[in-house]
Amino acid sequence: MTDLKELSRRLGLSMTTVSRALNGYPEVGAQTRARVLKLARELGYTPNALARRLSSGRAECVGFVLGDGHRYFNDPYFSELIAGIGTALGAANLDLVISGVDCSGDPLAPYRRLVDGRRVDGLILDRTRTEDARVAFLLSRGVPFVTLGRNARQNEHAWLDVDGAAAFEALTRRLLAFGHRRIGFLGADPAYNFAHERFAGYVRALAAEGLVMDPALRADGDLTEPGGAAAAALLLDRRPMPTALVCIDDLTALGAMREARRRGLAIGRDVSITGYNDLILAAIANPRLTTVSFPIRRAGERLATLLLERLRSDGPPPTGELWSGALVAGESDGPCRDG
Amino acid sequence: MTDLKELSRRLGLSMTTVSRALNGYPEVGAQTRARVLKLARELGYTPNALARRLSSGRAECVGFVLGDGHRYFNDPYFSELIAGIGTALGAANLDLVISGVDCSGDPLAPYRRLVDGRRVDGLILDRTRTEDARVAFLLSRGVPFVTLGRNARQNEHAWLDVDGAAAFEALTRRLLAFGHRRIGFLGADPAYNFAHERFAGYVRALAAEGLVMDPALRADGDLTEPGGAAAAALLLDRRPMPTALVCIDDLTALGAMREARRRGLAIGRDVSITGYNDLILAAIANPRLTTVSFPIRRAGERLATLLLERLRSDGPPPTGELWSGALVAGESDGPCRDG
DNA sequence: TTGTATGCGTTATCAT
DNA sequence: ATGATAACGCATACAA
Repeated sequence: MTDLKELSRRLGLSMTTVSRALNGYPEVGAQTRARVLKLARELGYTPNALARRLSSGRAECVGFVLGDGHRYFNDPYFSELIAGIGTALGAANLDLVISGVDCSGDPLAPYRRLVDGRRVDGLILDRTRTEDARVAFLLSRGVPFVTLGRNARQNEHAWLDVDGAAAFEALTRRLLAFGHRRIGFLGADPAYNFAHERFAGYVRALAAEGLVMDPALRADGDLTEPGGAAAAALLLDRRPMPTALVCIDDLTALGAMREARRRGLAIGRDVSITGYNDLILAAIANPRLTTVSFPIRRAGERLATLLLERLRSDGPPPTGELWSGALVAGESDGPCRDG
Repeated sequence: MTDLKELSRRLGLSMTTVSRALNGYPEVGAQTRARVLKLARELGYTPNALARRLSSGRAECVGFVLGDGHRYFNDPYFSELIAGIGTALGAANLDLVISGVDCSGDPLAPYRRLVDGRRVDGLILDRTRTEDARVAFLLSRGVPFVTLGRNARQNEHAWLDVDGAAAFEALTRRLLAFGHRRIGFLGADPAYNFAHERFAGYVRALAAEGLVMDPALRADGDLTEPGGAAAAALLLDRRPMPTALVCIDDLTALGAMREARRRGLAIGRDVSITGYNDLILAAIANPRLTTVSFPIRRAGERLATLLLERLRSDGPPPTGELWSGALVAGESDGPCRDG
């Protein structure tokens, strides 16, 4: 393989000059640069990324750690996110490094590996918890990172989030307008900031109508379809039965739909169900799911862009960005038919 | 950050010995090793992966290129695959590098970048075409790789595949046993080897029953839900209408279900529909989709393992592995109710 | 069992 | 505008 040394030897130039010509430094003479570029192309020269990385001290990689548990990956939204991130990073000639979870029991282990081994220049975090150990770790290490989702220390780093509280307030208001009064909440571990936010939006909408949240009408799933079905089973056993279920995400909602159907309940008539987050699943569902969508792929691209900014400049302080979701009406909810 | 030099200085040992102790070389004395390991732990020493990579000439990374077009990523099976690969690689301390498609128009560009830049030690290819330019390129470069899916040159590399022909033969036989005689095929670009294989299985089952494939009953989608709906629309316009549709995958089948439903056809009664590949989607579908599943996550792990073997040894020649899918009966198909 | 010396292929510093 | 030379941090062939 042809390297800088061979290139410079053939050209009768120093490696320094060749390197500068290749990397577009301004002080190189025009015809010198032309000669260098020509030969480099002819010989099919490609710089050795490993050497460049060691020399420059930059890994040219961004890390993303796969979430805990298998279930996570069942969510199609993950692939969209990755695709968006990968696209934007590729344009900057950065690679995306996906690290699996560690089985050692220490949830921070993959982050330590990535950061301490200098395998990545920065990271993208997903599904932040309100108190997020990863955030604390990365802040302590001074590593650039961006999160999808807010957390208690969000003012110390760049983040992007969708306003889940507003979205769930809108969904709940829609159900209230349909006449529902016993509206269940199918949530997730409230340690997740998004779960907390969405619940807050639901409570807010109820409060605006003078209703108080009934703790018996809340059940938390695990963000999977079976988890949604199980949590729905709990709530549908309550008497009087809730006439509507607001679900933390679409996968959960699909599970709830399955459980409702199993009980012979007509979805959108006997019980209303809403989801969140995933246009694909919602569109595929039968009946089509009322949900809130946002451009997850573009969010991935934006996250990568935000991180690139952190990597490049040491300029302005990091900022947060709150996007709005769009309520997409389906046929999974409708007027309350209950006394 | 503490590096090998500092470690050796503090210990009064050479960098060589420290390195050897850390990397488990047998010639290091027991108490020497203990001292080294102890201090390394105390100081939180982590080797600089960038330096190790340059020095060893190994990138410690495996590459995976995101497929062309957005649609690809809508398929949840992708996330499962990645999760499986990532898990197995992580155990070997290798990173998974995800590279986005290049917009330059050259489909090989991302592969060139990864390989020529020595960014990866090996690659995993997905969705091979019968004549696959990526395979030809990697073979010419002598880079270790594994494919999910077979191709014309499969005897020259390691691969893993699911027997799509057998699976589609089984699905089609099931429909034939239900009394269906006009069975449509919702396919995909036959340049994909899997599309070709699955179609062959379908034809084989028909032939075994003395039927010949009617070209008017084949339409190719693009492996998306809308693509499936569009292709289904074509076939459902045929007269006499096919009474069953064998679909290339579950996403396509879901699209076909939507189109059938739109026309007022009862799925599983007026028209039978089968899918392939994705347990999650099939289970979510209403009615539940008859499909063929295989453990995609385990396939990812196995692919990684196969690649690791290629990376380590220069021993036995690469082999192929053909897995069988499992037919999962749902309610999306049933007895033919037509003449 | 331990140490010395060199190489890995670039980028960066400092001259010229 | 160009070049000589020194890092970058580790691995390893060769010596002792």
